[in-house]
Parts: sequence; C-alpha cells; structure tokens
Amino acid sequence: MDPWITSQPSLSLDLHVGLPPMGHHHHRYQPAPPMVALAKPKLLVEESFLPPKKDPEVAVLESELQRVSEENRRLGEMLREVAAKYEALHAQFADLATAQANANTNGVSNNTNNPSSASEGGSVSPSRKRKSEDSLVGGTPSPPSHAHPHQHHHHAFAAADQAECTSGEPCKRVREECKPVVSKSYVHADPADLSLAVKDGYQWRKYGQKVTKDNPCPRAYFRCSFAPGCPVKKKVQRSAEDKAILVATYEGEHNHTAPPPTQPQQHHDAGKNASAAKPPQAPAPLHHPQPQQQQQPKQEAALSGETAAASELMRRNLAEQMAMTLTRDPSFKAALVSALSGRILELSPARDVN
DNA sequence: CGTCTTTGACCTGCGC
DNA sequence: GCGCAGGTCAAAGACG
Repeated sequence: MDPWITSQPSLSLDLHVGLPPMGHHHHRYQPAPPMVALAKPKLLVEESFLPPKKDPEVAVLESELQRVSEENRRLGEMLREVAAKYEALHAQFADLATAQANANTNGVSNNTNNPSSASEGGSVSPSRKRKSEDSLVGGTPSPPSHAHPHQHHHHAFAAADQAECTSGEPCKRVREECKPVVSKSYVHADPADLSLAVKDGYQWRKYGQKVTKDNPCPRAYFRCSFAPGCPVKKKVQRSAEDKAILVATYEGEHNHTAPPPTQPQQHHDAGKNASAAKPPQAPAPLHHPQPQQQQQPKQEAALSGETAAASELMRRNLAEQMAMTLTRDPSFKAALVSALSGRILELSPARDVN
C-alpha cells in the first residue's frame, strides 16, 4: 500500500473490528440479525456511571465518540503499518523487476533456445523415465519473469542466479541453482470449500494430490493446460494456520500469452471442479506472463510503464482483497452496523426523542 | 468419446 | 543402504 491508501478519506472508518467489548456491553457481536444492534445502544448505556448534572445522553455520546476516536486512531496506525509493509514489498518488487531487466539484457540467449519448455509436457513420455526428464528440466535455466498470478500476497523467488546450467555439470549445486522461478500467492478461500481451486485465469490440470508432513490438508499439484507444452506447475495447499487461506506455489514460466481478462475474480468456487476444469474467468495476472521471445527486446523501455501498470493493478487487487476479507468477517459486519448506527444516532435531529 | 479428477503406486532426493 | 517425504505417473472412473 502506498500513500494513496492512507490518503483515502473513505478508509478512515469509525469501526471497531474484532475488539473486545470496551466497557459497555452493547457492542458485543450478535450473530442474530445485525440490525438488532441498532436499537440497543441508547438503552444500555444509560446504566453506566455518569457525572451528575450532565445529560446522560450527551455523556454517553461523548464517551462513545471518544472510544470511536480511539479506535479510529488505532485502525489508522494499523493501516500505516500495513502501508509500510506494502511499501517494503513494493520496493522489493521493483528491485526484482530491475534485476529481471538486467538479466534479460545480459542473458537473452538463454531463453529463446530452450528446448525443454516446448518439449517437456508437450508430449508426455509413455514410460516412466523421469530420470532423464528431470535432468532436462532441472538443467534448463528458467527465464526470469513473473509467471504467476496476482492475489493477496505474493512473493516471487527467482532462481539463485541465472547462470547457465551447462549439461556438463551434473552436480547438485547446478541443479539447485537452475530451479525454475518459484512464486507464492495467498488466496482467501472458503474453508468449507474442499476444492483447492485458485482461479488465476489460467487453465490447470490436476495431476496429483498428496498429504504432506507439516500440514494435514492435502496439497494438490496442477499443470498449466492453457497451452500445450506450458511447463508451469502450481501447488495448492491450505495454510496450516488458517484454513481459509490457500497457498498457491507457482513454478516455471508460461510459454504462452496471458488469458484474456474477463469478469472480476470470485474467490469462492461453488463447483466441485478444480481450477483446471473451467475456461479462464479471472482477470489477467498481476505480472503478465508474456512469452519470453516477445518480452525481451522492449522490456527495459517498457519497464517503467509496466511497473506503473502493475502497481495500479496491485492497488486494485489489494483493495478488492481488503474489501472481500472485511465483508466476510462477521465481526466486521457487526462493527460496521454499530458504527453506522452510532453515526446515525449522532446525526439524527430527533435523537433525544424516546 | 474425449477430457478431467482421483488415487495408489512409483520415483527421487535427502538425511541418518 | 534404509527410511522418509515430496513429487509424479497412469489406470480407472466420472462427467458432459
């Protein structure tokens, strides 16, 4: 997040989200119809201790105002904190983009004559000779770019370096260094939804599922089936800490153009199908996975514009995510109702009418 | 009938 | 060498 967010007046809300009841019990969240809370405050606060000779109603409102102001300040601090973190991430992203541009200008030849991305996966070997396939995949330097979608948080880990992995060096170190680009994104999903679908606009074909040691939730393995021969894989697993969060790990680079953007993305998936089964529905990924051949010549020149566009997109995604997360939070809804009711009461000219 | 998901088996890397 | 864990394969079944 950047100053844009902190400067938005609409973001300064008089809300108390997820906070413990403060003194008065009338703001506790009730799962019952939210509007019930609207009528409550006036009655309940009258029981509190108030200085004499002061209109109890006014005192209540004052204390309420004070409390709300305090919360507002606290939320503002949180927002600033988030904004600072966003800035840090953004700077990191800019660094990566710069590094990517440099790498592309230095090592263009690595990308174009990449036989594996076209052959690997395009024609599936009938037999299980993965040893040779592995050496092919592992020994192929991945072109540096961002081949993965958008969504909440997103970290891209480029390979350790882009040094060529010559076939003459079978050592483990070389293999390690030539790992494809790996990136992670965290997606909010309904915990009740068992499908590990992360809609990112691409078509994915599920080819495996595994329960891992450190997480009781199974991890699903997908391959990009948007274009034949696309080497990109992704792993999707629910976060062990928060089952509502899907962690998608993307590996490799798409060797095709990004799917056309369509309707705004819905993060819940009512169908039973994983993301592979549907045609692309999501907006274009944050970092457009352009084919490397088209990307390189103009990349440096277009970098600033692209970064700006990416930043804008990131902003929108972030705002969407925040809105979505908040609106799914029952305590947020209760807080919203409470804040609105307080404001309505405050502004109402007939508020002293019983 | 073609495509996709499921799922058990297999392969590979790694630590001991 | 052995066992473990992660990743992948491919047969079988579901589905449109």
